[in-house]
Amino acid sequence: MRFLFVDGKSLLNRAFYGIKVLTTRDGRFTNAVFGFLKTLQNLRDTVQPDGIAVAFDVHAPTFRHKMYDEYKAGRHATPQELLEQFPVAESVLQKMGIHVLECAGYEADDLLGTLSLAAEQAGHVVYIATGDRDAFQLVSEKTTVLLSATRMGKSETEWITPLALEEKYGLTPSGMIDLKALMGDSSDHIPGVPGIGEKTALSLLAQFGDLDTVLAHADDPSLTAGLRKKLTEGKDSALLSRELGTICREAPIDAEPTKYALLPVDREALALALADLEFFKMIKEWELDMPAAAAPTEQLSLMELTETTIGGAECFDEVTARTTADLLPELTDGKLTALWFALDGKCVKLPADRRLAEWLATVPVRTHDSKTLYRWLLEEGTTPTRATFDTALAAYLLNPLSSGYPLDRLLVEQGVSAETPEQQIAAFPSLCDALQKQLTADGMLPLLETVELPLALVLAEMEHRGFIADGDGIRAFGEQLNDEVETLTAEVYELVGYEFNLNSPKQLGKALFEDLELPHGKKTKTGWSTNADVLEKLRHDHPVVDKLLQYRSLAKLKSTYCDGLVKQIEADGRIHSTFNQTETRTGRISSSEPNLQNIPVRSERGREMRRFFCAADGWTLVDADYSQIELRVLAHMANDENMIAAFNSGTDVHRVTASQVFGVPEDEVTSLLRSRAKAVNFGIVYGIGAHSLSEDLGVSYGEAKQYIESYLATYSGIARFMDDLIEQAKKTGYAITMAGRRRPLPELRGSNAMTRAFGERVARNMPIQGTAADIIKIAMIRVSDRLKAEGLQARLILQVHDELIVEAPLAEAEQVRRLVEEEMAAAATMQVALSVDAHVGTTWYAAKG
DNA sequence: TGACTCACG
DNA sequence: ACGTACGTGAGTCAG
Repeated sequence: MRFLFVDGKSLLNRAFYGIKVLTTRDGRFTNAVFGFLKTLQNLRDTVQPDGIAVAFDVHAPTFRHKMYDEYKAGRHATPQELLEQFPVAESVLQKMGIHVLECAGYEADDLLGTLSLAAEQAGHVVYIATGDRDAFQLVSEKTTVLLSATRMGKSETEWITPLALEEKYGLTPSGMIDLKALMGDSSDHIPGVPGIGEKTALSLLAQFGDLDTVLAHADDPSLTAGLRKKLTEGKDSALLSRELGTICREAPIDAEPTKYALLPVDREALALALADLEFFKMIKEWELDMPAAAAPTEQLSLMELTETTIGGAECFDEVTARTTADLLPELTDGKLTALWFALDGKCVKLPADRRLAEWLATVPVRTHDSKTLYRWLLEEGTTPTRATFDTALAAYLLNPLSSGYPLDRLLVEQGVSAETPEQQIAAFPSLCDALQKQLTADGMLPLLETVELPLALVLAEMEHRGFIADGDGIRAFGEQLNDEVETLTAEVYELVGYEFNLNSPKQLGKALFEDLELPHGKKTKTGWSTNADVLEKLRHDHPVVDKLLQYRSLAKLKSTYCDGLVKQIEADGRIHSTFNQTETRTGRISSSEPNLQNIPVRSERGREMRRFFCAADGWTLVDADYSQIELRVLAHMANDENMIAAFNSGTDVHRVTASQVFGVPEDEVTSLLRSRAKAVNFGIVYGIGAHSLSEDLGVSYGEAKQYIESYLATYSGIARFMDDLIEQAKKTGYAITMAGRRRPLPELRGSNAMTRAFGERVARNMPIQGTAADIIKIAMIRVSDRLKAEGLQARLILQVHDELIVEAPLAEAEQVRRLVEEEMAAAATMQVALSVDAHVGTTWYAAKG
């Protein structure tokens, strides 16, 4: 028979650190269990064991002391997020018919050693799965160690046989014990011989064979004097270490292997447990029945499919006889090629042709990812009607933290496994109903209906229209940059003394900090940091630093903006960026392929890029941006009298802040004081810390701390508001905007102080950033609607978080400018008015004011 | 693929 | 004792 003995703690540990955070909707951590079960399943598939036992350490009463010892020894104490997953894993294992084994006073290793020895002696084949190299000593002709690692969410297994040990270390299994006895293992409190590391230990064992022989030859003349001394003095320590490092093989457990034969799986309880953990995909993979009761909502009722029809005139007539539709697009190579319709009792597939588009554009539909449908309708030259439901948008609102919202995943989360379009169509109507119900329960249905659904059409129109880019101009600019980049590269090589890859932080770090011996910056992770902050401080230490900073900025302009953008210009001379509506955790939209939301502006040289973004002949651009929208939102939400008054006084808000925080009359606020006040205003929105503020301002930590205290004393409403936000987030588990948009905050329950601090900063920032995002989304819809209502040709083409850009015929320019200003300002009514600046110009550069 | 760097709000 | 602002996307290197 074949047996698989598993070190549960070790594998859970590996999974925990190898898989990104994963929590259930109600905030329980599940990533370790998930990775563990995946690994275990892999192992079962490859090993095909007749029996399995998973061993765990027992946390004896001395547990707390052990934790403390680990802490003192510089070892990670096992975090709460992992600890809470152990009992969960054990409970799932039991339902899988797998034996769980624990024995007070013995570690998992000892149980594995005992079991494997007994099984070997009974003539069985043994596999030991662990993430820990300590188990190598258990390897024998009959026992293979499967060393498991979890990397990038995937589990990998290395097979350790006596031959593999010989090849890898040149050692026998018992040699592994001797190795550890010599080199020690700080994480296991095994001292080894002080001064001897892995290299020396291996060479000693290679020379003498085993520990006893090594120690017997402690005086061997072939060894250096230092080594002889270490060995002589460390002899007792080595012998003790060998004892400590030897896995016990006679733990007081029932070691009869046949007792660990697989038990029948309790399929129902297992499915229930997995559903509770929200491992819906796993339920499917393991071919279990989806438990109806355990799904987040009641089981979706599936449309009963009597037939599936593809194409055909009759079908077309049947579909278009209706006044509404539930439909799913079929994409081939990103192109919409067909549409699947849900008709009661029937599933109909129609090719995506012009006739269908013309009908579809007239009816309100429910679909998944309405923007894709709109894009197609626009390309067909029709004017789409707004969808009444969009499952992707709904799912995004319900949980903006997901990595994506593919339909099959949404269905699986609702307890339905649907792979074919027919199956998905059958479940789609009730998926809409279920999500709508959840949104209603969370108070977000109005947000979906009045903001996200209409916005999707606006975004589709923006993508469809695109932004004209002057390709020739960009290429010429790129050539110019290229010359300068080459010159700078040569100058850097000259100053450093040799050539290397300037784009490699690693090589650059070596050049600067090793070869030029510049005071190596402060930050390190995989090496020395060479970022702009660090280089800025070294500017006066060596002339090469300045060249490097110039190189960096120009190389960035060249590669990301010139080369990158030119590639994206389409045949119509325009760039059609994608606006992602389900991407950010705060409710903002993002832009990609290319990202038009990070076109340079802060440096003059970079700002030049904006000259290449222009309006068509006879047209112009209207660029309007909110001034300090986030700070205004904060003032309103916090109901802070002073901040509200500061804005309503009409004077520059940073100046007023400086005056109040630093206690000087407004007309005596220097530009230095103003810029400090501005930094604090920004910092407050981000969930400030004194350390970062001091870095930002170049003042001492104490001074920065004082600024913050003084600020919060001046604006006590803001101080109170921030405290409330955190308290509220802790209570409810999420942060929320004025429009009711939510962001779950599992970080607040983390055991790590830094994680929690991060959660608190997010709890303070998200409602502000998210409310500003809500407002500009509303503004976009209002602007778009009104342009159409007034019969104007002008259309929105870009949004950059607090800025809207409209392309308008020259004749409409002034009317549009006023219209955009009005609608943006009217998008929200607060105690602080929204202030909008709008300008007209034929290029983005010119229109930016 | 992740780490680093840097562009924007 | 440690390492920080919040939110994005793209290009590059290195394993």
